[in-house]
Amino acid sequence: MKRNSRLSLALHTLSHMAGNPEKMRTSADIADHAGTNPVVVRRVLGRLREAGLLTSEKGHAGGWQLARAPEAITLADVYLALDERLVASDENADAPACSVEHALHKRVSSVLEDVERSLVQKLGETSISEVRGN
Amino acid sequence: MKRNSRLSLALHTLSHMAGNPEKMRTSADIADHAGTNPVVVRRVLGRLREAGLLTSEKGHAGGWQLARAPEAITLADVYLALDERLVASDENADAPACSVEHALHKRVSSVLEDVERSLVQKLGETSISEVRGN
DNA sequence: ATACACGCAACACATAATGTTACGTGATGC
DNA sequence: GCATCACGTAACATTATGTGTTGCGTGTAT
Repeated sequence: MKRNSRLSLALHTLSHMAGNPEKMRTSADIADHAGTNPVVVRRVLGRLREAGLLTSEKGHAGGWQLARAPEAITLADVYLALDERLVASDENADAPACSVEHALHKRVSSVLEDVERSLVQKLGETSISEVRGN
Repeated sequence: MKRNSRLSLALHTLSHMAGNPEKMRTSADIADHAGTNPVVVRRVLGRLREAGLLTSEKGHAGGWQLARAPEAITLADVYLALDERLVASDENADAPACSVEHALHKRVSSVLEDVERSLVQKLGETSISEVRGN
């Protein structure tokens, strides 16, 4: 796979699960579908579980399930769960000495934050069930 | 610096230049302000020149200048010049064998493309002179 | 008790971004 | 003409990040 594959993997998996929310799926099955490794799947899906989008069960009949109705899971939920922060960045960069530069830095960060918010809002308009085509 | 610093560096530099468009700036000066290396600056600014946002002059009194009025350069111009493609991704991933998966894959890509377009549109609403505060 | 599936740590590997050095080319000023 | 300055570019090291893989522990159902 390549860069930004976490969001892609999460979206594919959730959309797929939306087609049959009752079914319990193992990370091995999901990994096969996605062409990757069960551990990678658990890593990504673990974040979604922390965000309350998925539940996981150990043991014999264990696996993964949606934590709520697919209509109630938006792309923004997924994006935020993965904590990617696509456009906003370098908030922790060392502050420039020059005060003019410092002010400019804050302006740039502010604009990027605004763009990020806009992105999240756009993502919030679509649910994973819509992605699937329902 | 850290990841995604190209967009940040480009935005800072252009916004700074917008404050005095006539002034010729060397990559060494810019690198000092940005806390990076002249070669890195030339790499990033080279892309902006290819996109027609900047001009560069070699030689004794050489350096960088805006190619047009700062009001006429939007964040979308900068973003597209850098060819980053933040949200849309893995268009070149190997197509899944299962036809259902293939259809889902196209749906996901389509949604992400839509989000990307929305992002560019949002970026197009702000010019670099607005970032600076004019 | 056994099999199964997640949780997690540790490590190797690949890729990309960035920092750095070096050298070539073009333009200016003497 | 020559020295100087600044960009253009290649080459390489360094770092960061993501991904793949193995191994082992823990919990659960049969």
